[in-house]
Amino acid sequence: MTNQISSPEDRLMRLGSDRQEAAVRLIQAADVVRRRMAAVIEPYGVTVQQYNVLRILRGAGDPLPILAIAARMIEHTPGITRLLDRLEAKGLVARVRDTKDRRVYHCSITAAGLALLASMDAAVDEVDEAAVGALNPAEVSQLLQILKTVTAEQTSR
Amino acid sequence: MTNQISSPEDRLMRLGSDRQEAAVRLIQAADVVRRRMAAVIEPYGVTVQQYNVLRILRGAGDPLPILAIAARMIEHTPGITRLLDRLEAKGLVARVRDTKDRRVYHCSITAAGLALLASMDAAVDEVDEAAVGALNPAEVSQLLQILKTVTAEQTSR
DNA sequence: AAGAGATAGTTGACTGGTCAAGTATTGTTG
DNA sequence: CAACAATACTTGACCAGTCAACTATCTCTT
Repeated sequence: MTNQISSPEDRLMRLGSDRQEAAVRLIQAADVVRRRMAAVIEPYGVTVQQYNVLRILRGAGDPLPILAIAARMIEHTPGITRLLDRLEAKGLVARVRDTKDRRVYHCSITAAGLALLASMDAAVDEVDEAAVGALNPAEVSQLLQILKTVTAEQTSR
Repeated sequence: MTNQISSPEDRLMRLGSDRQEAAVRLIQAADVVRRRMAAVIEPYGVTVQQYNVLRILRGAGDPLPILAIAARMIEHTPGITRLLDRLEAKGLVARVRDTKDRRVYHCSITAAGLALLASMDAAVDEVDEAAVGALNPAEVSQLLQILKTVTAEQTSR
């Protein structure tokens, strides 16, 4: 092993203030969590984003316009189109044109999609918990409050 | 188990425990921060990931083997190759084959790369700070500590 | 009713992340 | 020294995020 990586998790470049370090580490930590989720979700044949769309559709109960789905995701519109293309190809969602406003397509989760989600629920809930499992309840609520502040600032600024 | 979506700004799908919510919000907050950084960095003609590589190379001082760069990123190897391809095409980095071990390529930042970074430094430092700017110093240090815990758990588990 | 503008969604082109499989080179062992 | 394993990357194929430009449809004004 000829690599000169000394401290395991400190492979960060130079860091300025604590705030700068916090910003970088926030992104790193999120990537770690994301990967853990992917490891659980992808064996079921859907990606994390595809899974999120299915969850949104199940949660909504009713079919949703395409852009309403995009609005519930962090993502921008063009990505949703192709995401739904793939989900539709797998038979997990269906798109139907609105009869009144023919610009609108309503998207709904199919029975196959619901069945898939049902089969995943336990494993996914577990990994969500485990993702921040090293934190005690007080830390979890601190984290939640801090993240809300960060996200709120972004939209207001 | 309550699936209540009560707070106004949260249009998240059903959330189970606080831990599950924290995991989801962590990823959301990181995406918000990432986008803010992209908005500052990309006008300079490089992506956030490309910028990170340049920072790593500048920080290292010496040329680094390709895989040493990958190890400092959150990313896996195959991505690095193409990332460096693009940076090399822009003349911001250079790859040189090691004379002793001909499997190894050393990658270094060029003068143009250093100049680009220098022109970006102030703006980037500023956005890093602003990314979590809504937090007071106590919250920043709480966040840092919590994120370290989260990340540490991931690697150990 | 005709045209201007807004809205819903798609398409194209590029960057990036990921896996699996490939090539080139070196080190090791029988 | 020949075969085999390990190392350092590269390549191919797929999914996703993002921007700008496009089509189709609707609404509003005149």
